[in-house]
Amino acid sequence: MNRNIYKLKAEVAKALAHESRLIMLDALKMDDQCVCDLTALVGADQSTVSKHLSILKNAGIVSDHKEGNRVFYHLETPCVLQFFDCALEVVQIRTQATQSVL
Amino acid sequence: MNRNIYKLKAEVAKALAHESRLIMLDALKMDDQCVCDLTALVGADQSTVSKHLSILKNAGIVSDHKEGNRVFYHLETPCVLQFFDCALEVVQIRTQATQSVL
DNA sequence: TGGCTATATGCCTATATTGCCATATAGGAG
DNA sequence: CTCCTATATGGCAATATAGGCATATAGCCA
Repeated sequence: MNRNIYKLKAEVAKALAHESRLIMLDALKMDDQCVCDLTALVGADQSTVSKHLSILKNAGIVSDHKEGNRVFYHLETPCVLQFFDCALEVVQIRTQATQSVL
Repeated sequence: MNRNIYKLKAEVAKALAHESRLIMLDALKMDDQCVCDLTALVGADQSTVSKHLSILKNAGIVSDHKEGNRVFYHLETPCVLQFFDCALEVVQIRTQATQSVL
């Protein structure tokens, strides 16, 4: 059992563990987006969004490239989108379990 | 865009965002495991492992049942295992990117 | 009942994450 | 060069997470 690989995978999960970052990844599913558009999308401070994006970039999930004075982010590993479906499944099962208790 | 669903999904990601919890989920892939075995596996304090398990349980990823004086945990949503593969892919791409810089 | 094992929880401290503000940096337009 | 827009970073305060110790709870066995 290689502990280090678990730690690295946990870092990827950590990068996904924020509402704003998931919103941005969902938007990047279709097309590359500039920071300005993503900022408007999540509705937080521009500096906050920039930090979220650097977290995704450091995790290896997105990459960036400049176009003029704007920076566009690109979804580098679309497989993370599979997680969205699984997370939905988890949430739905949890909801059912909660309701059965009531 | 439903913000709440992103928040719920982020909670699932957060539950996955720890080395010890990933190790335990990997072990639960094959069979249900008692807290005692999982404690030995991750090598942390029993109370720490118990807390990690309650995080996975609250997220809806695992369930538990008693057998005698032991509590066994069960992987309720095996789809989270797909995340392992994707995380590995992300890590590998990140490693390649790092190496190309050197 | 008493003692042993297994598990969960409260408490505390250390560390990490988040978010905004202020500011630095860079590119484009005039 | 100057101004404006776009983005990144440093700093700070608030909050969340993690981990161990002590302890409570529960089941089993004698």
